[in-house]
Amino acid sequence: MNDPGDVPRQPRLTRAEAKARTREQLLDAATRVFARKGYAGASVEEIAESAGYSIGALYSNFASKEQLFLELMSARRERRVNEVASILHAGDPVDALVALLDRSAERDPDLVALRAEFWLYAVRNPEAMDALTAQLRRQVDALIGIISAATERWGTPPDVPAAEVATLVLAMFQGLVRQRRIDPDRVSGELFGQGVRWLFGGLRAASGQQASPGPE
Amino acid sequence: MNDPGDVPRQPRLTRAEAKARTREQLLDAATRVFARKGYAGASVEEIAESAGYSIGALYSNFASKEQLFLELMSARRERRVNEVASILHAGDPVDALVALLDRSAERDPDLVALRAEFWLYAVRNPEAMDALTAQLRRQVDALIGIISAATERWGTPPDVPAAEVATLVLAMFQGLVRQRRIDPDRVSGELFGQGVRWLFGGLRAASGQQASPGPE
DNA sequence: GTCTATACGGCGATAGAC
DNA sequence: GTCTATCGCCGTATAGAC
Repeated sequence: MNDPGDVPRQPRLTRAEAKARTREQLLDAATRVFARKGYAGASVEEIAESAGYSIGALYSNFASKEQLFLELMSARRERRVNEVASILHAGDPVDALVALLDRSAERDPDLVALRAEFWLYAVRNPEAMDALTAQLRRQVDALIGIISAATERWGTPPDVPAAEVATLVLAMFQGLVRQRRIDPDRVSGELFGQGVRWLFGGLRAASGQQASPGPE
Repeated sequence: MNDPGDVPRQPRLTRAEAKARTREQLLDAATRVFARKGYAGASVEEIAESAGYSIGALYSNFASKEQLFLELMSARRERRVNEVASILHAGDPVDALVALLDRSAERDPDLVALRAEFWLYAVRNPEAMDALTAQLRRQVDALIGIISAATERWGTPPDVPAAEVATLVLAMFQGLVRQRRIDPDRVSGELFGQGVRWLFGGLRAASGQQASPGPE
């Protein structure tokens, strides 16, 4: 009726879809290059080439190197979560906690470097700090949920502020991840679990209650 | 006898001393600039100017920007330590521990950024990792001394490996320092002390021994 | 020993062809 | 929408004057 000739009615990708796909590929490439070279050390040329495009394509999708970096750092946060519920149904809550954080660290080895890079960027460019604060709070909130569920099941009374415990657990984890890159032999894979167990043990003791020690 | 005329016998600074002084000033300036701009983002021009010298003076004292950075990172580690003994004579060992680490973090706000910068550099340039490993081990060893002294006095039996505890304490501290830059309101100054106390409490509980709970 | 001047390359960003 | 070509700037590092 409305389209004579051999023009395909449904191209595989519309122009908008093609552009969105290019954007995604550029973001993926930028993730790798920024992680490997750092924000200042990375060049837009290497990012574009690594994605299989030209510099012009990059600038047609992002206003500047800085905006590409910022978009990347706020886009990536959406990628995980929601495996929390399933992991909690397992046995030892501490094991579940360890597994959760370990998984997020191992999923992409570059992610730790990228996080350090963004921390430095935000420290030096305070206008970007809000985004990082939001990410941290999201992480801590997720841990609060897990930890309060775990302590409830475990018998630790709820008079210990879960937010503080979550902050401590996250700090310990992040510190260990960085130390492991420096001295792998002295940071065993089980040390984090050990630390969490000790911390929770101290929690129960401080609460003046002798609950069941839980499985171990 | 050996020097006629008006040549000063003892110039305030010999040439070697003057050069050493210039080196020190350049290293100090480099510390500030690298911390503020990052390794890749810092320029040798800004470093030289910040020290009150020219680019030529910088290259007369250091072979390259990279060598300046590496020398800086291995030179700075010598600057503290040796206040450990005095601090241990105080009352609560945990308070002493907290004070020790807090002091090293507050002495120079730039130091935390510089550490992150060096961590990233070493991750990306493995030939520099050895220096970082040595620094970390030094830190952990110092903590082992303090912690074993504290636990002995406190009644925790020595069957818990002090190295693991020291690693955990340091990880928790470093994680909290970084989190505090992101969200100061949720990382109080006392949280680290609280965490250490909980951790030690769990240690005592895990040792199957009910020692005196210590002061608090 | 330090400074000034400069060589040389690489970078971010833009313009115009297709 | 993407590519090629290029502009303009700033970077590291060097050479030679003083």
